[in-house]
Parts: sequence; C-alpha cells; structure tokens
Amino acid sequence: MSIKYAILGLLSWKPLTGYEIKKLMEDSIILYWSGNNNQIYKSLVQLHEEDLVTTEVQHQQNAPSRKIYTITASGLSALKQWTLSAPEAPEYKKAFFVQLAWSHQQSNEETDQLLSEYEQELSLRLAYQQEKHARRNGYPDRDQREKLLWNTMAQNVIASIENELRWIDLVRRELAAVGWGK
Amino acid sequence: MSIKYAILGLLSWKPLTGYEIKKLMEDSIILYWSGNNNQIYKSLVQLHEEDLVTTEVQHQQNAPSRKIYTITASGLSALKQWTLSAPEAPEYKKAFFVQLAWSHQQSNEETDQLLSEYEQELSLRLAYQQEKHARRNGYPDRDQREKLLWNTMAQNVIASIENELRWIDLVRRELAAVGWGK
DNA sequence: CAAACCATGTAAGCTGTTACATGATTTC
DNA sequence: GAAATCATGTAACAGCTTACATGGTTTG
Repeated sequence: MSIKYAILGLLSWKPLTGYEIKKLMEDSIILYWSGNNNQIYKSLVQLHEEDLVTTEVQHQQNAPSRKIYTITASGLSALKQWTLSAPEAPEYKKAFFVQLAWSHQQSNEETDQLLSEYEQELSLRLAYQQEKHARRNGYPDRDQREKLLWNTMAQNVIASIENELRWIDLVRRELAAVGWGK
Repeated sequence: MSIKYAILGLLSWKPLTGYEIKKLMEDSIILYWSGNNNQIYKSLVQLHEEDLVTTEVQHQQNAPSRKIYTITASGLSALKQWTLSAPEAPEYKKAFFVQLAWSHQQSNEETDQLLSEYEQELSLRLAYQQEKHARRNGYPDRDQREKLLWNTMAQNVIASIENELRWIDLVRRELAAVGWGK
C-alpha cells in the first residue's frame, strides 16, 4: 500500500501542511513511515494532480509561507473506497533473526551478548513507543469507536515489542536447558 | 540490512545454485524475502565480484547448466562479522491498521466485515507458516544450538500471527462493550 | 497435451531512506 | 552564539516487486 492514503487519511481529519503531516507521522505509532520530506511533498503534489486535495498558500510575516492542503469530496470518496479494500496480513521484518540464523560461527558468549544487545534495543524501542502513546499526539477522536480503535492499535504495537522481549527470555531458558548445545 | 547476508548465510551452510537459493527463501519463515530472481541473481554476481563466493558451472545432459556457488574463507569471515553487528528492532508494517485508522467514514457493519476479512487473511497466513515449519525445508541443523534457534525463531513468527488473531477478538469485545460507539 | 519444474537472466517501476539546500525566527 | 523549530523542496541511491524472456524435461 501507499503512503498516499495515510496522508489522505490525515487530511480527512483536518487540513494540514506538509510540515505538519511530517510531524504527525513521526509521532504516530500506527502511520509507520519515517516521515521523510521527499515522500511527503511528492505525494502531496500527486494528490493535488489527482484532485483528491486542494491547496491554499498562507503567507505569514516573520515566518515562511505555508501550503495548507484540504481534502476534496473526491478525496474523501477515494479514501473510503481504499479503507474497504481487502486487508493484508502484516509484514514482519525481523532482520535480527537472519543474524541469529547464521550464528553458527559464533561462540556461546558471542551469541549471548547479541541477545542482550537485542534486548536493549527492544527496551529502547518499547519506551519510545510507550512515550509516543502517552503523548497521544495526532490521535483523531471524533467518536468513541475511532478513539477505541486508535488506542487498541497502539497497544497492539506495544504488545508486539513486549512479546519479542518475552521471547528473548524463552530462548535464554531453552538454551540454558540444553547447556547452550555447543 | 541486505539480502546479500541471507544468501551468504545459506552458502555458509552448503554450496547452492541461484535457483536453489530462491526455493529455500520461499520456503523459509525466517529469511523473509520473496525470493525473486532479480535480487538473487544480482546479489550472487556482486558477492562474486567481492570474492566472497566462487562459482563453478556444472553442465548437465537433459537439463540446463547450473552455476554452483561456494562461500570463500573471506566470505565466511565477512558473514561472521556481520552476524556480530548491532541488532536492530524488528519492523512491523501493519498496513491494515492504516485502513482501520481511517475507518471513520465506515458504518459499524462495514468495519465488522473488514475485521472478519483481516481474520481470514491472518488464518490463511498462519496455516501457511505452520505448514512451512512442519516441512522444515532448508533448516540447517549442524548442532543443537542452531537447531534450537531456528525452531524458536519459527515459533516466534507463528506466535506473532496468533497474537494478531487474539487482538482481533479483543477489539471485537471492546467494541461490543461500548455498543460499537457510533 | 497442459502444467509444473529446472535453470538462467533482464527491464521497468515503485517505495523508501539519507543527505543536501535555503533561510528566517525562536529558545537555551 | 549555538541549536532547535518552522517550512519548503531536490538529488542520489538502495531495496524490492512484477513481469518478461528462453527453453528443455518431467509429471499428471
């Protein structure tokens, strides 16, 4: 799927500038893109060409001009159609698993060290996502259903990381049970 | 990270042709790439240029020629170094969540239908991964530690899908508790 | 006789990241 | 005086997918 619908969704919530969209994406647990300029500003130009958004320049004194994007009726309809399209299973890219998969040349100590580093990285990520969730910046809250969905989805992502941390403990216990098997 | 180390890892297990690497990747739960020709054959050429692998053409009667790739000492050392590099947190791309995030225009029935479709898709994916795991095609098993790691990693991926299925039930219960809030 | 398998590769295109470029204002 | 924020955009490159191209052999 494309970042364009994530942007269109934000604009269906309220009119925004590219800069604001970037900030909201960076703060969002669910809109998982990095929020880089290139993709956002290009997508906005494309959405405009497709007449899914309109744009209005706001000149400011003491500050740079802002291009405020607003969704059109046709944009709202395109968004709704897309939200009803066939759901896809999530993609899990666990790059660390590839490292562990080929750890055959490593000593037990090296593998143990790697597991600890992975644990640290995950703890950091967990804290980061929890902090984002606590701030709840850019969570639309137009009705109870929307609020509930955004909250449970954020909790789902947080739980995914917690599960990963629990898995590390499991691996450690299993490795210990066989004397690390090497 | 790059698919090149996944390929190098497979070759550290045993010499293989591009075609065999493709099949092994398709059958692997852990090596998560789609196993498309373009990436694999290009990576093999690059690995060869970097002297991390050697290649030998095997001519066959009644069958096309095979290029068998073998890892070099320098390849083994590059692989080991890479496996010891700093682990990264997994990437979760839950595209469906973006759809749910912007479901504000949907009726309760439409959202309920979407959740069911997501559940079906996940069940399918779960069965597919379980079947792959049961076959255990392309699982190296050179010592007890390696065997244990590959098994727990596969179980981790399967558990991720099961957690997602459990989450759907949670959302349904929570939505029901507030009368779907819309 | 059609489909699947073995086996190699190429072309085009979309997605995504990092870094560069500019420049004023505000905060520490 | 340096760093962060506001605000727009571009360039280069890495990663990945789908589809195309070829052609013999085996299986149903």
